[in-house]
Amino acid sequence: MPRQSDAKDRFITTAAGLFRQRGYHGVGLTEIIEAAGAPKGSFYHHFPDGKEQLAEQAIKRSAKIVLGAIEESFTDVATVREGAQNLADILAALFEKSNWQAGCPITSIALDTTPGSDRLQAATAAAFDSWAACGAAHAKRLNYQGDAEAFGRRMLIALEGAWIMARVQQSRRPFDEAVEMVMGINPASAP
Amino acid sequence: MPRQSDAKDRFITTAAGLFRQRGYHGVGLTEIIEAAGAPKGSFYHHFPDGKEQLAEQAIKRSAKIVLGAIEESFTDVATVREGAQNLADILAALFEKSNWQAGCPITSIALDTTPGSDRLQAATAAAFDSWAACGAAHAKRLNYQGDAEAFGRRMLIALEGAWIMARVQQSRRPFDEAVEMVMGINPASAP
Amino acid sequence: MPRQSDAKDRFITTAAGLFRQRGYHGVGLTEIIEAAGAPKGSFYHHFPDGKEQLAEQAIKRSAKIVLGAIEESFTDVATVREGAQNLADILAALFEKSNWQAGCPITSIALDTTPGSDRLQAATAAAFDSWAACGAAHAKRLNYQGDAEAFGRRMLIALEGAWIMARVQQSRRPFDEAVEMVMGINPASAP
Amino acid sequence: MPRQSDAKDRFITTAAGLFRQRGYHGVGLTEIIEAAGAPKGSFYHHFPDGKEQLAEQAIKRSAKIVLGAIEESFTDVATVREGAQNLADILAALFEKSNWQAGCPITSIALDTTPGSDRLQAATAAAFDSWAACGAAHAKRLNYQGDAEAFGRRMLIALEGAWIMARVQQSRRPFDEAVEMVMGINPASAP
DNA sequence: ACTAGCGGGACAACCCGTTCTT
DNA sequence: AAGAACGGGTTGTCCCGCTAGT
Repeated sequence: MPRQSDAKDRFITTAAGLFRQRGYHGVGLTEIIEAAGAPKGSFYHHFPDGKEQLAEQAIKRSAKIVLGAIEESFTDVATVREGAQNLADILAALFEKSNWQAGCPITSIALDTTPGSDRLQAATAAAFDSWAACGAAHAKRLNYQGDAEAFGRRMLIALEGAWIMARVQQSRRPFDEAVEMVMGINPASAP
Repeated sequence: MPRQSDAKDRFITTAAGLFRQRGYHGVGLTEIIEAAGAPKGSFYHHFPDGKEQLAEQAIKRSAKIVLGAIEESFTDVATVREGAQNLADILAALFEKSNWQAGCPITSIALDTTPGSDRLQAATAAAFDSWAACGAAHAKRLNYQGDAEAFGRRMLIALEGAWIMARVQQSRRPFDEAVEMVMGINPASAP
Repeated sequence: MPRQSDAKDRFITTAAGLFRQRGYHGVGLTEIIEAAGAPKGSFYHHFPDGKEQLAEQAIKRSAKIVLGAIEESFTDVATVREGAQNLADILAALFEKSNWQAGCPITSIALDTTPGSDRLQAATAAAFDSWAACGAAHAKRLNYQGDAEAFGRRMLIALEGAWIMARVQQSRRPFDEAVEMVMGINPASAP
Repeated sequence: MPRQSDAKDRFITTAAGLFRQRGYHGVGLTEIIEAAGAPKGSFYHHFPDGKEQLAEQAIKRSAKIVLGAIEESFTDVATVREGAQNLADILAALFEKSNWQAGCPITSIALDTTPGSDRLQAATAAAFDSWAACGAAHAKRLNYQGDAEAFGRRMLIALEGAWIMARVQQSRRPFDEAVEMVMGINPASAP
């Protein structure tokens, strides 16, 4: 099995962690390489397209992790609200544990590079899409009364907004308000 | 009359415009100074504390402008929904006109610098607070059925989320979905 | 009496104190102006030729002060050795009190600017000459057995060397060794 | 074979030459890099600690060269005076050939940075110590009548003083006067 | 005469992401 | 895989004019 090298993996993980704290331009390759404990010369062996490629991989990696959190949140729940609340709890807890430094791993890269890098914009869009679709699928499964796709998109909007406000206010309240907002919609009356 | 010098003003405006496109670390002072058409030596006369001070001013400037948009949106309206929709329209139109480059002028700085710079975090928090408070005041004035303060915060969360999604998807739909979400709440049933 | 302005005076004194610690190029005008507590706009009024002119004045001021110390050292003494020892004591005490920061006020400027600035080189040379001449005059007055002029020059060489070594070693011993060396010469046998 | 790269070597040599002329703060990295004919980007590869580290290396390099001159001066001589005179001749000749620009390579850095940089102060002190010790060793070997250590220190003081006076006066006479002074001591009568 | 504000451009030290060479 | 090297970039400070006003 073509398992990818440890070094490359560490690059991606480290980069994802740093980008989410200070943005794409706020973190230098040198810092990433040092933090990853990898030899400098090997970086361009693993990532011939440089920093942008690394960020792309970091986005994909982060996207998968969050997707897993969504899946987990909506597993073994009876209602959509329960799932949304679970998700908010997971994200808020992680965020708080990082001292409000580790916000949305995608947004921090996106705001620095979208538009400007087609490659990163595509990765970003794909990540968001996958999250919304996952939310939508679970909503459908749980017989959400209304447009399940729209629900997925709304949840995404609300949680992204909450991620930002939570960072600035250093508080988890925005996450709870986001859930309230998403679930406050009366599906029957939605257009 | 203590009118602020043209050069200083141009610095702030230019910086605000560039930061919102590529983030705090994505824009160099050199570029800002050149775009402002000013010599470098005069920059540190106006901003002895450097880039951070400039960003702080840019945040305050942007905060005021958005605050004006909120006020405008909620003036001469009969319902809160009307105001929220007006605001979303204004932001979406501006965003689209900039080719989806000019997102939230605060967030793009905040994600690069919060936490890490107390000064910028404080400015960011103050900006967000002023927006939420303005929304809340108008909700109260328009006899919003429910917690007006919470409404202000929810609107903020939703619009910030929309600003991000709109950028990535290059579409104004997230703004409309945000309005739907904020107004979908049945105030009577809110906790 | 055309007494010179307080501000100009403070400029010179402050500059002399800073130059002797970190050299001519190691101290910026901004720092000098701030430390002098003088208005910034007034600097080029007092010193139209800029930093170089200020340094020239600082050299002259410092030269006069040291000259006074030499005079004082050789007043009311019976032997040349006594005078040289007095002088070494004064300089060493001052140096020590400054935490070995305030070395020879002339040398620190000279090594940064000689050759390169005719103006400062001339001021430096004049300062050293005046010190040597003063020592020579006193040697003559005290019936020094040998070339009084050469004695003045030797004392200068020895003390300058001591000033450097004392700074690096943070010790007053070089001054005592310098005196020993200067006085160790058997005047009768000197060429 | 762990030969040091040419570029790094040229950096050090060039820096040593420029520092001795205009002091540590009087020479910019840009100038050094250009004069060394080296690419700008490679500087911080060789000297990750920047200018200070470069200066430290320059001090060590210069210290070794002068140490070699001392050794050479005291080799194959019959008396201490002969050695001291040889050394003075070498230093004076070099100095004159440089148009009185290249004084003591250590002092010009020391006066700009001592105290203030522990690292450079340490390097400076070590350099001076090695010179004095070398002089002392040769004095002992040549059966100097008196304290050989003190002789080494006195010679150092005298030559440092001479280096300064020679620069300002653009004359080699101070070197000869320094030798006279050092050797004028009657060892038998020294304390 | 003196001071203050505001440029003004060159340069300071330092670090960027990338490529070369082996 | 990887250390060395590469230019162009970063923020920030240099010393110095210029224009007004007191």
